[in-house]
Amino acid sequence: MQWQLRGDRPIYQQLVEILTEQIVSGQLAAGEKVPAVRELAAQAGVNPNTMQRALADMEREGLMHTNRTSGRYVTEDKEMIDKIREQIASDRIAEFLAGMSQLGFSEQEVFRLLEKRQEEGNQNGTEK
Amino acid sequence: MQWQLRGDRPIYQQLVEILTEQIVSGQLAAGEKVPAVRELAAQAGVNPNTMQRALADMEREGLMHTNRTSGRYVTEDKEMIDKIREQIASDRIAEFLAGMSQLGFSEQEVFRLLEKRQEEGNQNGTEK
DNA sequence: ATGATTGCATTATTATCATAGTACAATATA
DNA sequence: TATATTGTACTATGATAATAATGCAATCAT
Repeated sequence: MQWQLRGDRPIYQQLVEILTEQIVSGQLAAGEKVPAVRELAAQAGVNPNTMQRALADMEREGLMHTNRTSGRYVTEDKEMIDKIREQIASDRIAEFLAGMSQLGFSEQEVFRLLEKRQEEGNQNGTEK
Repeated sequence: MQWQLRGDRPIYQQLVEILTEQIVSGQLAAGEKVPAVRELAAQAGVNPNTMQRALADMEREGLMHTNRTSGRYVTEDKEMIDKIREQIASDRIAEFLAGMSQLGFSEQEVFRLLEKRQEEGNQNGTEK
């Protein structure tokens, strides 16, 4: 897992974001067992309390549930997972375009920039 | 001016972002006088200290300079302003695509989503 | 039954952020 | 000259975040 954390936003929020992406992209499959809090915290290099807070947030969202001492599991509601995926994507697109608009780029200009990216062979750090 | 602030990120950072967008999009023109710290703080509904910090950050970037007690002015280096604009745009595009990739959308899929947006008449809250 | 693992709660400490309030030096402006 | 405005510095306070360090109840495996 990546666990690439920044210092400009609350860590627990970033953890929620990363874990949600893992679930929504299927890298953490529906119904799958989630590693223990302490384990995840160690992987991410954060305090267990911080990871615990992130996981608690995700349970409130319905993305996970916990069977007391047997551990924590990703929800099995694939429909919900996909709905959240679409929602996040939609939000990000809107936010991205709004931000570009603030910079003075029209939607058409943004579209053309991406079009250009398409034509050229674009290597960013986005493999697989 | 907009001054739409969120609670999930340091306010002074958001102020830098908003003011930079203002300059870069020409709404705060090169060489133009910037309102006083207290004035800007009142407009944005934040503490003068917070606004002061944001403005100090922007001077460090070279986007503004201050003539002691006569006030603060936007840089006149239009070339620099445009370079920063392009840089921010480039960063945002890369960040956006990387984020969408994490959600499981390929660049082509993202491109098609935007294409779809282009075809349909799209009203978001993004007017000029 | 015993020990290990699980989620979870608790307390304390440190750092950052935002605010409030005050003050001062330099300089336009009247 | 007197006044107001400018940027800037300073101290203090409260809230939030992140960490550290324990501890406990429930349950699973042995």
